[in-house]
Amino acid sequence: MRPTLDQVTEELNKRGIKPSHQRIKVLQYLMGHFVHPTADTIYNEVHKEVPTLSKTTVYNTLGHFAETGLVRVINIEDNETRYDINVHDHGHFKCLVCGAVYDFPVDMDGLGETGLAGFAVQDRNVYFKGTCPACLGIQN
Amino acid sequence: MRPTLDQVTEELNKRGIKPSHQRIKVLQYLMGHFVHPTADTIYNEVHKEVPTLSKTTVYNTLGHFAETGLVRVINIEDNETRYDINVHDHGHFKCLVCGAVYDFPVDMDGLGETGLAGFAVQDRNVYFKGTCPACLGIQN
DNA sequence: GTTCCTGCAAAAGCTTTGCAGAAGA
DNA sequence: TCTTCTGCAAAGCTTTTGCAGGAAC
Repeated sequence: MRPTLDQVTEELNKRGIKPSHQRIKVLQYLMGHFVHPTADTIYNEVHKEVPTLSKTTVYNTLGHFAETGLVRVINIEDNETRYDINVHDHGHFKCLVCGAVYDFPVDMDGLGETGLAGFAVQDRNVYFKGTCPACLGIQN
Repeated sequence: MRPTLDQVTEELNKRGIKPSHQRIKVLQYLMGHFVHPTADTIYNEVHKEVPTLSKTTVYNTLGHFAETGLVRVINIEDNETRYDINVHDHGHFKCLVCGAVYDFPVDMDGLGETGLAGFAVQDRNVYFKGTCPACLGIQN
């Protein structure tokens, strides 16, 4: 599951980001955990492995990753920014009961073509909310 | 443009929200300004008419409105929560240059049907970002 | 009189900024 | 050496909470 050091380092070099120890560990975490973590979650998890890690560095790192297209920023709720290593077109579903965020396929092509003539679209996000199957099962 | 007092009061009563002076003014502002304002903008604008208005009341009021489906909450960016009086299905486009948020038509039906079997969807949002025609024109 | 509403002040939570020391080329 | 990176501390913002006074019915 966890990507090799070489894979991660290469990915960073490809983007022109110097592969520091902290950056490698953060990217390694993201590439191994498709749970759309918040900055806080990333900090807590990577901090276990890199005790000197600071939140400032996590924010700096995530900022670099987002700028270079390595991660996608998810603002599905107002009180939390999440980060997704999967940058391919897809939608996000947040369960309002358990808080988990799921991916689902979305055909972004043609979405909003009508009504956006003359606009230069750079970023497309589809966010759904509701209750996931697991939480629906518990309620019944 | 601005709705009448009766219209606004009736809308509140319909939702079971007591039509206090502050609530009426906030709703009146929303119904007359389709600019997807932030809580801060709403506070500043309505404060001109109601000098005693507090931000706490604005947040309380918007919370009630959102709960009863009178407004839609927009989280297109992490650092700002916006409110939309238009609760019909439509997408939002944010211009990263001037910051304006535009509406555009989106066919939500069928969007994500595949891959969300077993999920109970309550809320659907489509957020696009990029540059609006006006800002594209300035650049050229 | 009882309930709900308002608004000040303070607190909370997340993110950014300033800056000095450390690491790396 | 020179540049870049890291991390502590502090500040900045938006939003929430506690609570006392006030309005409404």
